Amino acid sequence: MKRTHNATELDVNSIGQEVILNGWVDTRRDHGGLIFVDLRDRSGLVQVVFSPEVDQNSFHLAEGIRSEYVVAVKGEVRARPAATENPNLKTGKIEVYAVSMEILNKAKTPPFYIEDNIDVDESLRLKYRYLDLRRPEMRDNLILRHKVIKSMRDYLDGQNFVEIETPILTKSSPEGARDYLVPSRVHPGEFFALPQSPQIFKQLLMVSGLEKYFQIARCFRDEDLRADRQPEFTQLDIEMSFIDEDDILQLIEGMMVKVFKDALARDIKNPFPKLTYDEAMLKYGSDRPDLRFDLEITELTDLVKDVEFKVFSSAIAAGGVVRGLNAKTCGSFSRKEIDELVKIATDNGAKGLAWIIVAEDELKSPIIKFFTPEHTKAIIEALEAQPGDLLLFSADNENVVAKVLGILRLEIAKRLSLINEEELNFCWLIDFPLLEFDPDESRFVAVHHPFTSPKEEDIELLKTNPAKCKARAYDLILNGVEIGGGSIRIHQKDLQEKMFKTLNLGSKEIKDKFGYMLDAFEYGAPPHGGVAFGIDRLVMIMTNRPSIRDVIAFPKTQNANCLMTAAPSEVSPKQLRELQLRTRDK
RNA sequence: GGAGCCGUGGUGUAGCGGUUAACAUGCCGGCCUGUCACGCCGGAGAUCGAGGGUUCAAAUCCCUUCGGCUUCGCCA
Repeated sequence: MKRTHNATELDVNSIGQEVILNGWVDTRRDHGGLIFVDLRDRSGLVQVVFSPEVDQNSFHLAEGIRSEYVVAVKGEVRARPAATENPNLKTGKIEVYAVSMEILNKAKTPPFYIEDNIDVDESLRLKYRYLDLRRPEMRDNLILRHKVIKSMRDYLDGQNFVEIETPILTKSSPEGARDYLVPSRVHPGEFFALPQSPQIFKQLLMVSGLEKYFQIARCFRDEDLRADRQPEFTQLDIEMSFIDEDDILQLIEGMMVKVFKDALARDIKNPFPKLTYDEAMLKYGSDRPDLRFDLEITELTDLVKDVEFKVFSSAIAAGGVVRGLNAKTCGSFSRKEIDELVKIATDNGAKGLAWIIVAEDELKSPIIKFFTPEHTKAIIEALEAQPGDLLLFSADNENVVAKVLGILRLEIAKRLSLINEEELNFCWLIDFPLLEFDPDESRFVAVHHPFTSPKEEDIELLKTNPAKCKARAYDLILNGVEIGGGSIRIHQKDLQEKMFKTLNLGSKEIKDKFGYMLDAFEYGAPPHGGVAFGIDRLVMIMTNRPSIRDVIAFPKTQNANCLMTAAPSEVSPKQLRELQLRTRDK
């Protein structure tokens, strides 16, 4: 009995037709003389009625079926009797009267309910992921993901891009995340690395003259996991030649408009606003600011540089800054709530958190006694404080202050429910620094990656003041999540070599690790640039999920295990021998 | 590597030194011809994540360990 229809294809227009459905028993309601079964397939549910008056055989079979049995049902579509329609069901106006049924397979009772909004330990869902994915919301997440990717492919194909695959077995590179390594059997003692991104390959495709490349690329990074980080994840990887920043930004905005239209039927406005890195760090304390709410951070350094309060003055004397955040209406916070904010601050690297409650006719604060009335007045004015507000202050080096107040800004927004979950707020972050100093390695490291071009006018700074050098890089931020980023690349050998040297890579290492790229740049490398999107994160936002695990079919746990397959696992001595590998005793 | 939360019938919870380990749901059986969270009656199902300790007595207190989640570090 092969299906003639999907469950939800049936509606009042199908009344009178004989149809065959294939699917799973969702629920069965046995009334003794009449049995109702909700039949589920990928499309949804339809009610099947088993009546002995219609068919004795299938009625008796239906007495024995259970949840998740796989069945084929032939039956007649009828209108439901008056007052028995179910408005909650897409097919609620009709039902199928079974004239015959075949049980295609039995099923054990599943370990959790096959329905939306279940509350079970995630480890159970991951162990039985194939059952978890039967749940409509998970199925819909995967279908939405498919639509997003298809929309991207269609868009880029329409813009004359060529989809090209690059190697999964590739070369380990020194910069960036920890590599996943694959031992080479043919070359004992040598290893491939799985790509952290197809970065160099896509640039070389530009040297090859492909001009417009994209790929739905799996990337691998052996770092610790988070709700939005898996060791393998999927990027939409794009690279183009003979373009500048604006070409890419426009291309991507057009793509986002199409993707949201195709996948969610939502219209988004463009152009997206642009924010410089410096401005974002100052006002929002983050390089991925959530702009769905205001709560801007205020610079107070000049204003408070000669106050008596040691915490402020010594931070400033040490080259740091003092900034404030007006948590509007939070003056009613209890001491406990304020202490929680202080803990968040210290957990994120602050030494403490100063605060002032602005009451109707007084200021409550442990620090106010250190301020002159003039200072107090100036602070109140700078933060536009009103009675009922809570003012938070952080004093430290610039990075710590920005981070701490940025996190508190998000925390306050959460507590005050300032975030409209329906909103889609895109912005571009531009003018990133090219490099930052890594005190652990006591050298500069690339903020984006070492192939990012410095701004033309800043190239000289590479020698004199690398920290001040800006990059031709841009990130796309959606609701406070970095969903994509890219840059105009270096395409000249000399500049690329200079960049590597600024990163303190030795000549030999440069030659060993990147020699092939530098060689390529000597054979007519066009100016080029590109961008990459985190598809998992984008789909996570589109589906309103708290974790990318919910939009990946078979994700890993926080321990980087697959609970379903029990990977990773030991391998046989034979396999190790062939690879000339020996594991150390535990 | 650090911090926090969680772990009790299949599932979700309650119990927090002495209980016959409770409740809901699911499961099994019976009844039921208009349900859709079907209803009613009955039943089975737990060595309380694992190991050790304290105690006359441990699901409950302590230690260790395992697993899941969140997070800091890490993630060009």
